[in-house]
This record gives sequence, C-alpha cells and structure tokens, in this order.
Amino acid sequence: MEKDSRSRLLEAAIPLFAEKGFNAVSIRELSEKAGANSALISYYFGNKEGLYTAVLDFQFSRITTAVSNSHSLSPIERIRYYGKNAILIHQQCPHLMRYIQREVANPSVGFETVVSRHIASAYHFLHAAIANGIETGDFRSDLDPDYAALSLAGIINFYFMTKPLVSTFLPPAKNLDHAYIMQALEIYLNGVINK
Amino acid sequence: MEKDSRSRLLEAAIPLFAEKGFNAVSIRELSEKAGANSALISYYFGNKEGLYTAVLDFQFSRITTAVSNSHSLSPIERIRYYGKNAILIHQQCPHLMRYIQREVANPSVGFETVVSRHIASAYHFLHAAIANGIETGDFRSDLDPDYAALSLAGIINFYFMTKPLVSTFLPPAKNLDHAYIMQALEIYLNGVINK
DNA sequence: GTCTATATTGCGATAGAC
DNA sequence: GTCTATCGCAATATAGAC
Repeated sequence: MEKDSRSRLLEAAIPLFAEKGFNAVSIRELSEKAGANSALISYYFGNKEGLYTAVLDFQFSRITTAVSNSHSLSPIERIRYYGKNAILIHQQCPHLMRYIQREVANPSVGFETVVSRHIASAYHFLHAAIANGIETGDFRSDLDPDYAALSLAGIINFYFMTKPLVSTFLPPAKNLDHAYIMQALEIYLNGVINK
Repeated sequence: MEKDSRSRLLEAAIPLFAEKGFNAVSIRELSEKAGANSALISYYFGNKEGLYTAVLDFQFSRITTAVSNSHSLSPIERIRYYGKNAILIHQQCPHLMRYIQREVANPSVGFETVVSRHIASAYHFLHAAIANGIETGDFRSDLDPDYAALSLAGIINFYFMTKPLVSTFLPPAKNLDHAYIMQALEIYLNGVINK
C-alpha cells in the first residue's frame, strides 16, 4: 500500500537535500522522485523552503529522543551510552549528519526553532553527565564541564562528520564504527577519570 | 594601489562562497562585490566553477604549510603544536572551516585534486606523531595510531566547526579558543600518555 | 487532492565592440 | 583586459481545470 503524496514528497526530499543541499535540488527533480506533481509541494508545504523545514524537523527530533530516558546511569555509563547511541543514530538516520553540517555551516530559516534546540539538548546531556562525574569524584576536579562536554562531542561526532573522506585513508575494519568509538571512548575516559 | 581584476574576483569570492555556498552565489553578485565585470569570471577562470576551484586551492594550501617544518619535536610537543596551530589557522583563514565542511558534505570537482590531498597531509602528521609516541613509550601501547589520530583531529576541529552554534551556549571567556584547546589537549594527552 | 499550463524571474555564458 | 548586450535555459510559484 503506497503512502500519500505528502509522505512521498517528504521521504524523497530527505536523501536529496542531504546529498545535494537545498539550492541544488529542484522541485521538479524532487516531485519526480516522489512520484508526485511538483505543484503539490506548494499545496502541502507552502513552498520549497517549507518542505525543507519539515525535513529538518523530522530529522533532528531523533537527537532529542536519543538522549532521553537515560537517568539512573552513572556518569561513566552515560559517556559510554552516548558513544553507543551515536553509532545507532547514524545507522538509523544516515542523512542526519549532513543536515547538521549544512545547518552549522549555513543556517536555514528553521535553525533557531528546530536545529538549535535539539543540538542543545544533546549538549546538556553531556554537560550534566560530566558535572555529575566531577561531583561524585569519578572525574578530575580540574575539568570545565563545558569544555569537557564539547571535547566528548568532538571526539565522537567528528568521526561521523568526516567518515566519507576519512574512511579512504583508514585501514579497513569489519566494524569500523564500533572499533573507532571504543578507542575514542577509551582515550576520553582515560583523560577525564580521577586517578 | 588597487589589485587587478583577477585578484579582486578571487578575494571577493572567498567570503561569499564560504557563507552562502556555491549555488547561492551568482556571478553578478560576485563581480559586483569585486568591482569587476561578470564576464571576467569566464575570461580568467573559464567559468564560475573554475573560480570556485581556484578559491579552494588557495584556502586549503594553508593546511599543508601548517604541518610542515615541525620535525625535531617530540611526540607530545607535536600534539600541542597541532592544537596551537589550529587556533592560528582559523584566525588567519576564518573561512577555511566552512570550505572543509562544505567539501566533506558535498564534494566539488576539486575535491580529489586539492581537498583530499591537503587533509591527508594533516592526517599523516598526526598519525606519525602518535605512532612515534608509541615507539618511544611516551604513549600507551594499546593505541591504534589511526583511531588515535582521528580522535585528536576530532577533539580539536569539531570545536572550530561548530563554533558559531556552540559559542551560544558556552559561557563567555576572554580567550575562548585558547581556553578550550588547552582543556581539550589536557584531556587527550592524559588519555594517551603511558603511566 | 491532483493535474496541466504558464507567468515570471534570474541564472551562466558568450559574442563582439573598444 | 574590460565592457555592453543578449541568448538560451531552468528555476519557483500559481491559476484554474478536473
């Protein structure tokens, strides 16, 4: 059973905008791939930009749901949880990282209302985990929770951001994501844990 | 004394392409800002794409020169050198990071010939520093130099990539770049040094 | 809700004068 | 080396039939 035109347009837009960017995708190409008429973009989303914002909304909501429901974990467990979850998210939403990159490099109209909020919720998750770890004495007391949170975000997310490029000069591995994240978490945790 | 039209076009293009992306900049806007005629873009660079590639070439060459002439440094010193240098590069070339992001998210025709090579040279610098540190016993022997190099690149560069966004929820500091990089290097070095 | 047809605008590129 | 003028094309958006 085929979905309705609105859904088909939205789903066709996800990989197209991700791979080519907003300007490089025409509503003709979009509607053709969706098997719908190009006039329906204006009908359902107002205009091309409205469709893009709808895609953003759909993609970024995945981030906030990912860092929810992880209370009752220890600081160290929450760090590991973040790393494992990153692998999962980018497997399930293979286009999300492109949208993050595009929005950071060149914010669209939906940046403030959707992008910024979801990124902030991920950041606050990390910040809380580290601040908590400093309190409990698990982590070094000379850490700044803001910088340490950003360091962790960097060591994990830079890999996914640059994966298309970086995997060309990385030795092949059967499970590259897992191998990298395990090593990265090891380095990071070793760097922040109180000894 | 004003520069020639070719130089003015090239220099006007750098911030424009960086901020808006290739497609969102018209040759009319470009030539207007450069104080030159739009027909000169074809005359000097073949077409708009040729101008973009010339800009890429100019921007990315900064990376390779940055990691040259740093022999005779110890592994740990080379790690710190990389961090300090990153601050310097992004101060001197404030648009470079945008080009890196754009090229990673959406490679242009100049990707293989210019982008890929310069990024690789930075990567090899880090890889060599870490492999050397493992040999000398400065760094832990269970490190994989590939993953460890990428971890360092991530902890440093993610900050610069996301700075426009992330500095909105980071507490203000008199020298944010320096403060972050010092903390990040501390975490990283603590994580890789043999104890 | 979906279609065709079209209005309108702006683009990149170039021919040819100077 | 620089300019004007313009060609040809592709883009988004919409009016109006069904």
